[in-house]
Amino acid sequence: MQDYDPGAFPPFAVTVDLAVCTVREQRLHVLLVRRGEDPYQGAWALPGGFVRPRESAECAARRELAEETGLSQRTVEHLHLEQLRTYSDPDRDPRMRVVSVAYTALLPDLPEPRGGGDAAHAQWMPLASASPLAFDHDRILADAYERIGAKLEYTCLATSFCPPEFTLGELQQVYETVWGVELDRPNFRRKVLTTPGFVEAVEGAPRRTGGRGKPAAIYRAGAASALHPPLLRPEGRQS
Amino acid sequence: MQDYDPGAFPPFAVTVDLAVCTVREQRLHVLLVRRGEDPYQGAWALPGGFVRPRESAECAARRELAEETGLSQRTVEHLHLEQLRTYSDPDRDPRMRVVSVAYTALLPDLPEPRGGGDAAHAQWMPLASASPLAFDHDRILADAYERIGAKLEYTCLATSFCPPEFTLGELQQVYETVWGVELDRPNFRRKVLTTPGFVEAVEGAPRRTGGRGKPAAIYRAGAASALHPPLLRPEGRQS
DNA sequence: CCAAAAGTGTTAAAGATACACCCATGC
DNA sequence: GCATGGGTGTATCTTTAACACTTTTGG
Repeated sequence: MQDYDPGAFPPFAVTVDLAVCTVREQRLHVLLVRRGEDPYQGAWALPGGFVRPRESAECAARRELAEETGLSQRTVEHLHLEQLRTYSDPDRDPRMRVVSVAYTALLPDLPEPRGGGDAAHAQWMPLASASPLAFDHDRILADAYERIGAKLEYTCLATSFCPPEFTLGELQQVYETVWGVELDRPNFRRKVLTTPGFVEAVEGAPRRTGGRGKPAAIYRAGAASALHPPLLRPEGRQS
Repeated sequence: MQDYDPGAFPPFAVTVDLAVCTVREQRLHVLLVRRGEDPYQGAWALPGGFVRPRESAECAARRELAEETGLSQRTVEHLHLEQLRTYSDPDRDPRMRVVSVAYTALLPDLPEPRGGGDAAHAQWMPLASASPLAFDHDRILADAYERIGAKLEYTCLATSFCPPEFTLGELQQVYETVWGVELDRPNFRRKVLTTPGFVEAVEGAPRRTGGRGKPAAIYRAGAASALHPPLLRPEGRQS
């Protein structure tokens, strides 16, 4: 910051990229858009775009998400966005120097995005079928996946993947899907219920989950954001 | 990324800021530089500077660190730098739009930085006496402190605060200083020694720590980077 | 001898794991 | 009835936490 001269620095473009994930049909999905222009025309990419002169990166992320994917204004406004990291390799965009701030968001399984404009090209894609993506988006997505898996261990983030009211079975499926392991139901249940503030019971009629089986009690996300002690995955690996 | 027009976007400046921390005299210290120019002339700030056209943010961080603080080339090259987050509030710099990528680094207690150029103004400052800093650096530093505390729980990062060879007492002091708590020595010892790859014993003569007491065995950082299971702080709080 | 810091051992509580088993529903 | 998923109980093992005690140094 010592040597300051506005004219001396070539223009950097600053963009945001979003790894928006959900759990559908027992698999982790990510929201992608198809690129309409070069470079990478026709390729799938993470939604994102340029940060405007008077907005923060997080504001830009919400705006782009609404514009490009047709998610409702309400959804986008209340969404929990987490900054993942910033990608600044000089050659990550062939056109010019672009520094991109990546964000991660977790959503419950929503209806297929529809809507006008850019949104026409947005859709959910299973993570396994997502690559190759445009630019360095494979890398960003891989980082997002790793971060999400790690965060499930020591935060209440898993409830972000669930609708406002959910069953413990649904919550457990989030863990199993993201981690790719099976968990013991009784133990999972105990763990979740004894962690203060993780979930809170919703009074009223229990709900049928699938067609079969006993109706399950329903819960809401609790007030806590961190899990103490953490819920570690069976075979512990970590960043 | 859809609507691309290089001329349509005003120039963003991209900078890096570094929260370089060490443990000295039982307190966490941060490396600061005194600003020589407006804005915030005379105020203390985190070291940092502009990213050049053909370098990544991480390269810029290492370069600026060497330039501004007089740390040796070797130190800077081998340093573990971790990206903290990116700060992009439109008004964070009064001069123009500056987006800054912040990094955190952990060092063993080194001699006071000295050296030519900008480095003349660099010095270690206890975290408690650091504020107020220039720009939004108080915020960055607070985020760095929180991140470091959290990372000690589930990574081997604490060894970065220690010299290449260290005693378990020194390692324990890192935890106690950063977390601001006292830990039970026998339990700490067991935990560290039973975590594979956290530390490895160095054969040879034990070392006197202070003047008094039994000489302590010496250890080196091990190959592991993550701690499983984690070493949780007594009163669990987390981001 | 005493103080100080390293290192060992022991015990009790808390948490994780692996099950067996019962309950309520659709078919 | 039976398959399916929800929910409860329990025995066992591992990890943590608290603390008593021994060892080796300097003064």
